[in-house]
Amino acid sequence: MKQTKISEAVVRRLPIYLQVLNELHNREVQTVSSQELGVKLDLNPAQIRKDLAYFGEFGRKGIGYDVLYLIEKIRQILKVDQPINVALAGAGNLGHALCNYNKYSKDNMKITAVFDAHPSKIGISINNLQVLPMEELPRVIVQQNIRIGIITVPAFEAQNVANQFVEAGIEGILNFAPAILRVPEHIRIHNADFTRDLLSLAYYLAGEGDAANESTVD
Amino acid sequence: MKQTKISEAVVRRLPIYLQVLNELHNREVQTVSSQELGVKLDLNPAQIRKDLAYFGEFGRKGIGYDVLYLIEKIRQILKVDQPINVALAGAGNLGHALCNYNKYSKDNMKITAVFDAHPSKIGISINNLQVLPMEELPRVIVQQNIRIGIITVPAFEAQNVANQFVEAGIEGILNFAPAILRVPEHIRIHNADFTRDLLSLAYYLAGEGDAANESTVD
DNA sequence: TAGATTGTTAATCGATTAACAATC
DNA sequence: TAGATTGTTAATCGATTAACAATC
Repeated sequence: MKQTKISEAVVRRLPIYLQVLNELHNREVQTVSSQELGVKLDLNPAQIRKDLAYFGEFGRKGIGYDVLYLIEKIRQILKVDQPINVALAGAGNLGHALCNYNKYSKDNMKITAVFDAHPSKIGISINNLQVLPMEELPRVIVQQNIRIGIITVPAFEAQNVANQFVEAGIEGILNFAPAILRVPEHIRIHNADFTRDLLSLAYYLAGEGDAANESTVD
Repeated sequence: MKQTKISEAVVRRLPIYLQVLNELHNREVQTVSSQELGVKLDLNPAQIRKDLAYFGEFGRKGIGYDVLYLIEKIRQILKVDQPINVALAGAGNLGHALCNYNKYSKDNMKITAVFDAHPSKIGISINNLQVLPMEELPRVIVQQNIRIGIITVPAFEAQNVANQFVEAGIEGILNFAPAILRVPEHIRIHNADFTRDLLSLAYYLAGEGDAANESTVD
């Protein structure tokens, strides 16, 4: 038994592997080497092999990895080989957008409930899902065995919604609001606040004094 | 002159610091210590001090950091103290959502042009911005001195749009499409594909065999 | 067999943290 | 002055990469 704690960096690469593998599968590629994956992803092949090796022996020496088999295995590792119900709070444009991904999603994660606090939103239908009032949240989370919550409400309401998710027994939160949320230790929280990506992107713009030497230190 | 190459990890923390500092400033807090920031962000205070020290001496021994001054400094480092024009390709729900952030944005990054390939989208108005056809992209990028492009088109069109952005002279891309994009080395690309966050979140769910020991190795 | 490629160990590299002199 | 907190060096920890025996 390999009880080694898997690092976050490794886990965050798994979905990327899955993405390339799916592309390869769509192009009916049967087999792929860590070398080839490395080229596609700009990653060191040794790193890819090591990442996968944390979870088992999925390749064949001299041959490479069977694409479909590896897809299956990574889906198992990520636990998306089983249905995972997801709730979404905040039926704005962003909420709408995320619900649409449902249609194209090839894995078993599905948004199965949408909540909003605003009376104007309640009852409208997004992708066959009726928007429910926040009061229904605790009941529906339990009833549908929802384990992940997505937050797409404005920043000032985000902490409040997070609390309600936690209270209702959710295990993980994907937060799109530009706010720093406090949750109990056992709750996993991933931030998807795009303003962060955008700001860090700006850093790398060439300036009069570009990123490398824009320091004010002399 | 500190020519040390700043690591990506450091740069990605800067927007987070900025976020807390803005919150503190809104609450009229004048001064903050690395200790306090560390508690708020679950980061080691030494790390925060070291991150900031890469760029200069912004604090005062025995006192801490002046909130407003540090905000200014980080904005300078990230180059968001000057206006940065951003283009967005893909006027779907996600594109709409991102345009709305414009209104609340406190920094100088602004989406100033929106493009879409679909005739049904062209000409409609989002937040006072008329959606333009893709053909206009090269001209408008140059004319408005746009340096960053956001991609919110479907995955299968994403590479094509990226190529057009690069061709038009853009320096950085924020990609929301669940696709792996190839761009020249000098172009910076940040992926904001939320399906990745969601999949890696699933890994941490407690299973029958939870994340720590779900390995198939024996 | 010869060539390719895995899984894994060891070496390297880089990032985080502890510790503390300087100083407000 | 005494207490607090920075900026920075040194120590630690962890992640990436190189190298190679095993083997298809």
